[in-house]
Amino acid sequence: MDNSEQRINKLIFRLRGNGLRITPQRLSIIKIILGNKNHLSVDEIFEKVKRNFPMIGLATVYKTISLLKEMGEISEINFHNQGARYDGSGEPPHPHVICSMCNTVEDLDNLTDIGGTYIDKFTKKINDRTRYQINTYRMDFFGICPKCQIENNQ
Amino acid sequence: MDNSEQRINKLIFRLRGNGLRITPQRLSIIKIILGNKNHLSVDEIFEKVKRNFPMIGLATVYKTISLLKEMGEISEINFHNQGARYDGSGEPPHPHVICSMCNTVEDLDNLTDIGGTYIDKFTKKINDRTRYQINTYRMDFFGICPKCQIENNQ
DNA sequence: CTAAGTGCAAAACCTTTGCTCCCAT
DNA sequence: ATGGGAGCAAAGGTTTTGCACTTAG
Repeated sequence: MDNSEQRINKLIFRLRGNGLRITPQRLSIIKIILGNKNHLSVDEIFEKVKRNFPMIGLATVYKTISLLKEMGEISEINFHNQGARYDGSGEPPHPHVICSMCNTVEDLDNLTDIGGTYIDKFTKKINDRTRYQINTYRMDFFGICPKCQIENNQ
Repeated sequence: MDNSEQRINKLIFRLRGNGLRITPQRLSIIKIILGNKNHLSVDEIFEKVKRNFPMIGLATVYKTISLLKEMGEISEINFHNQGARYDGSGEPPHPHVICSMCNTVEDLDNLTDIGGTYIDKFTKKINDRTRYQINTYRMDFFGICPKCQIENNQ
């Protein structure tokens, strides 16, 4: 049983515990988002579920995403004038690198020596100085990915 | 002549240089955004311009914002399911603190000992490791501002 | 003069909502 | 059997677009 399968089982338990139902559609959406390394857009999720449930409606996808957000299972990455993307890794917030040409989103959790602990300290300092109660952050670096650099001779 | 007045004059020069015109509406929008410490929403900008130009249309505001973005004079802060806000400070990108209740956006440039140079180093490291050409970033910390904490007894 | 900009309305998106029928529990 | 969920369509909010008229240069 891999990691994501474990998470999914726990999630099913949590859902049932709250009187929520595990419909085939819902389960499919959950598996798609939690089992995916990429940061999918609503449309990409929609297209993937459609393979199993050709009749599924966008609203169902949105409702399930909403639910997963509320339960803290996924996090949202917002762009200007573009649909949101979702990170189903289940990890705490972490920096992303985003390609401005193809909109790929990559995680940066491997840079632990510069991320991780440092960001915690940073957050704490901000708490102290601004008197805000900081509870989350987003940290996204924008640029051109290697692939797009080559394709555009940059 | 204060700082923002200087910036506006330079901008007017740049615009004229590109065959673009300085209409009263455009100038008003520019002054509102560049001369404002806050991070205004499109609607706030719209309302402010209306004081001088009651007949102005939202499209004009959007078109001017678009122009200023392209010229790199302002930067955009995006939210989920909410209009964007604009930072007309003309400063390089910097971290923000955002209240999740009232959506106020505050700059964090004063925390130079933890921001500034560090972020440059961070960016450089990301360039090296990911082979991306990073050219900008966003770094936003979300939480509850002191005012909202009081108003909600938190 | 004349091309660029304005204002208006319509369109384009993304996301949410309402509602009826259906099905997981 | 019963309340939560699916699917559909309509509505909502933000941003863009098209176009005739106006105006800065």
